[in-house]
Amino acid sequence: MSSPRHITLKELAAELGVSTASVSNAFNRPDQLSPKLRERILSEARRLGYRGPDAKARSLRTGRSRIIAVVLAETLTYSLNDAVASELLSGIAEVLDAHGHTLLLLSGRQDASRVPGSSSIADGFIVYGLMPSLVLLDELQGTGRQPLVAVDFDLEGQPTVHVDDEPACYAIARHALTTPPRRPAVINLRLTEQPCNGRIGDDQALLSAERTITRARLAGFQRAFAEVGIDPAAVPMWNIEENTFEVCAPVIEAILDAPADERPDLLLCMSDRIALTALTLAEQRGLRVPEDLRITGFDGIAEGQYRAPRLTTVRQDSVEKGRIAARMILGLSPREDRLLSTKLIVGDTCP
Amino acid sequence: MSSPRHITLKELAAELGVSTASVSNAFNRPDQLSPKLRERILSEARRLGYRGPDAKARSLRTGRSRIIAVVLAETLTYSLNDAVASELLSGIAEVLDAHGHTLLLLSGRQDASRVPGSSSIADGFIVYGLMPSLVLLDELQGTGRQPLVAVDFDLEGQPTVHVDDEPACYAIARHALTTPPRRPAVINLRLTEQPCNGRIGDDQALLSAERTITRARLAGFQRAFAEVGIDPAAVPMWNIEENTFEVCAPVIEAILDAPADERPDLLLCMSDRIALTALTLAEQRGLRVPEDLRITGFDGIAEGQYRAPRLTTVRQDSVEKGRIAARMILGLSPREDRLLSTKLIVGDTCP
DNA sequence: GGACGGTTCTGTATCGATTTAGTTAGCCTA
DNA sequence: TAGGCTAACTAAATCGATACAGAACCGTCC
Repeated sequence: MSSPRHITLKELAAELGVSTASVSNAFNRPDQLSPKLRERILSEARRLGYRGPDAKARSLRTGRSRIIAVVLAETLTYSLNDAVASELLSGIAEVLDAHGHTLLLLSGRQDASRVPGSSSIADGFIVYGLMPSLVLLDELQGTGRQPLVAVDFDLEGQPTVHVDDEPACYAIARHALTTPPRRPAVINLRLTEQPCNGRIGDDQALLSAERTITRARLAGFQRAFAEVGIDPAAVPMWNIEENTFEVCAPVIEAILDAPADERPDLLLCMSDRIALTALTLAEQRGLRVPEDLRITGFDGIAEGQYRAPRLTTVRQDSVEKGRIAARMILGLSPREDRLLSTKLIVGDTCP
Repeated sequence: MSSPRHITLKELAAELGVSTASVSNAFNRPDQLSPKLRERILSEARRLGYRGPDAKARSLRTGRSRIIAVVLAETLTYSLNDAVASELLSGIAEVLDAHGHTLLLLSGRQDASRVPGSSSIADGFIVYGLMPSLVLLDELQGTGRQPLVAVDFDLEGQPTVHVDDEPACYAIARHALTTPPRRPAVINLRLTEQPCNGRIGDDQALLSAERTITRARLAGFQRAFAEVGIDPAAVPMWNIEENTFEVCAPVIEAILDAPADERPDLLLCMSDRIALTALTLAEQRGLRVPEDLRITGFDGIAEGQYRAPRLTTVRQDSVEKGRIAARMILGLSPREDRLLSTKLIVGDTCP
């Protein structure tokens, strides 16, 4: 099949003997020309296989592409398999879709120079999670041309969408501590400055407080411990670098395989993924949950609620977070910080 | 802070007293100018806050955007929460990332006119699953300008990436039928012409065979039934429209809540999501799996393997499917049909 | 009949880069 | 010293549209 060669708006105009302006208007502003001419143009376009104005040229000329970029702190592969990130993306996609925009996925892990470069094409950026390269953030902010919204971390001078991590973690810890644990433990998610999967020793530096939600979550736990008379510093802590079964499993196995008199009987986990991994591995070892081991999570992902026993956790509405960020970036709602509230879900793993 | 006004390559060139060509070359072809001049240009660019060539203009001029669009048959919200689609996207993202491309997400559910229009910006399309609107497909193919790869369905004249659905389903059904079931049943995924969640009656039209993988899967099951002397037409079938817990649950509840002497003792499900929903609901009802009810799935998603009992299923490597499609679209491997093989996973739900 | 207002249509500058063909400068060689 | 080559740089056309200012047309009203 001989491809009928690519036709442009200009050629179509020439073919019809009208100006390019009219052809453009036929596609973009029906009110600017007579219905008769418009119909003639559109039908000739169909006949010649002209698909409408070229998006590349249009976006150059108008300055807008109807593309919003989401920059994810982790690799795309990781993010796409993470329930929380997926929910966020769902919420974003829902709003963008409804307003005729599309979604460009970028990872903060890729070559920092590429992100701002290759994507000055986007009309705006939603940045999710603290980027490993702060340079990248500077670049993104520096352009100053496209709006930017931060999700789940603070970014000077830009609006942020978060949840109330500290109070939420305080609340779930308080709930868990109403039954005094003999040996509580905390499993953090990306708390340390240097990557670490395992026990957090005294020698490990923690991330600076203002840059991450992890610190806020831990602070909530610790406030609750202090309040019931447990020295927060005495509670053993572990760290997980990546919120996946594969990474969590060995750490949790090490915890559960400790002698019974050293094994924790309460695990406060910073994500449902961690908590569910703990639950699965505990069950495999014949430990009874919650009798032998109580477990709490964070996030409220579906997987934890549609199983037995149901996970005790804090529900954060990541879909809504995405919707809000998307509306802000589209200018449908004011660009200002938003703090969403969370909800304690008392399931079966820590009644 | 007074935004220092947006600067262009041309202005930068004027500022430096060199030609725009040299500035362009400084960014794109270091070998075309002296290191000295290049350094002068780059440092001046830094000083003035010039972030490199504008992506919109560059893509117009060069005709390439380094963006690959993935068109998903379902809504983005749905696809992002579906483990199989997410895996596919992971594989695609992995390859695109490695080759400096980015990923634009489009849904075949949105206004058909918008997809080809708003995204003639993409350098290529990966289309996943049969679009509800065939018009859209025609449009996409019609452009003829950008390459297109189909995943999980056949598209005339375009390369396709699939798995061997029929043999795979034949194999798992044969495995399941080695223990003769008293009352086998099949739960299909999107098999009917008209949307339907529930029992498939004789009155319902099935999708035409060449347009969907569902028919191939069913054919595999049926071949196995026939081979062991069970009349395929006598096996009750249900249909599920959307691969989510929420949609599956009521259908499966209806199946499980039937009187014990009518309740199936073997469920062949067309996805792991369906199978896992059945498993959860069966457990809630105190049914023993596999003693009272045997269940098989399809896909091999992680969730089915990291739980007890482990799901008996067919593993298809969706990540690899994504990688292959992405390589094809980037021209890294030949544009030709690819059939991936699957693997029977004998878990605990149907030993 | 001419001024006026409104609609419809056109000519052309412009968006911000890339790229080809061509110029200039500098060096080597015979 | 002229001729030839290469390296370094530039001028200008081009990618495919949009949008402004203005031209042409048409009917109306005084």
